[in-house]
Amino acid sequence: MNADNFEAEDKSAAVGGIAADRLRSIIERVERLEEERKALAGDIKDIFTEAKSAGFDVKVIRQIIRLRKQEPAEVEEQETLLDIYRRALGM
Amino acid sequence: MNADNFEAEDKSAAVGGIAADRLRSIIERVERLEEERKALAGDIKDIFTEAKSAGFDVKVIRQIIRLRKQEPAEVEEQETLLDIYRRALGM
Amino acid sequence: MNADNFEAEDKSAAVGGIAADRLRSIIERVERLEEERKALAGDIKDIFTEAKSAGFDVKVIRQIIRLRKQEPAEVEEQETLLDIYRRALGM
Amino acid sequence: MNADNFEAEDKSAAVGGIAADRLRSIIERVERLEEERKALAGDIKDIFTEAKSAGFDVKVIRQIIRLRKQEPAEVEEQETLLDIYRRALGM
DNA sequence: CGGCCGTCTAAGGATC
DNA sequence: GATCCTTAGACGGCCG
Repeated sequence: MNADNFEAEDKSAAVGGIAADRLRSIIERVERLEEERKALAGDIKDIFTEAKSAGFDVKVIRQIIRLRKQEPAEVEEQETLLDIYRRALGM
Repeated sequence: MNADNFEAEDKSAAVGGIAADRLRSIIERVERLEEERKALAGDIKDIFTEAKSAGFDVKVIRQIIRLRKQEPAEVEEQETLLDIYRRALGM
Repeated sequence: MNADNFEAEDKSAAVGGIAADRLRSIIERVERLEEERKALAGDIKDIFTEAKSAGFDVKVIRQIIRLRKQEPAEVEEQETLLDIYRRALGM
Repeated sequence: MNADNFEAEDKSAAVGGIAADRLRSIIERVERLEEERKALAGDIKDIFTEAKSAGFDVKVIRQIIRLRKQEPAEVEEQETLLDIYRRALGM
């Protein structure tokens, strides 16, 4: 950990003066946004927990959301290919 | 499986009723949150684009962020390990 | 690494006499089996690479294998539930 | 997409021909390897059962094995990091 | 039987 | 631009 910090600071220092601040700013903004992303993931998880409590099948709900996100043509294509392979296997 | 069937029938019976609204609400809330997540991902990407324009090495920045994220986790893990070893020794 | 090995040996020694050897044996046998598992995973990956080269859609092949692994009743049930939710949403 | 369509048609044309055999072969080989993998997982489980019977703490053993596995990876990562920093510094 | 853990899949990024 | 690899998310099995 000490060694890592040393390397990081060494590096920042090497970029020189103002650029080091710029780098720090970039890193902190990204970290902040990632935290927000993580928080949203938690919210989504909560909703699924609620859904499960209400008796819904979470896996199927995920499937619905996935379908709504896809182009109908995409769905069709995958299903067609699946059929073709199934026929080839005599299933 | 008995419980599942019960829930499933419960649900189909409610189509057009309150449960359908509940299902719709769940799905739409999740989709909304996923959009926000996606937007945040876009913001992060923008910052990296900016960083690159400023002459920084994006890959290096990513690695630094990754490090800063895992350092606390490693400290945590070491403590856990210590506990584990002590318990293994019957202390 | 040195410190870790020290801890591990410390631990083994502390379990006392024969038990330490027993512990070492257990660990080594598990590690050996995990290596074999990993090797098999590599073999599977190779087959998929071959499949891709032959023009097959790997994702669909995975889907086929998944289906063959499931009980037909299971597949049916999932699809039924999907239909029910779709109707509830007017899709 | 053009390539995909081409491949898909290629495949459907071959149903009942050589490609179908090829597909079947691929699937069966993968399934066979997955069975072997599953068998090894069973063997590992047996060893842990034995360990538990001998009075060992299975969770601790798992943690030790995990540690032994990730140590080399961490060394590797440190070297990678060093390279990255050196490149970032133009060395 | 609900949460936890490990594995497996799929998407995004890096590399050539 | 295609492939490879890493990473995050989803899934199933295991344990408590």
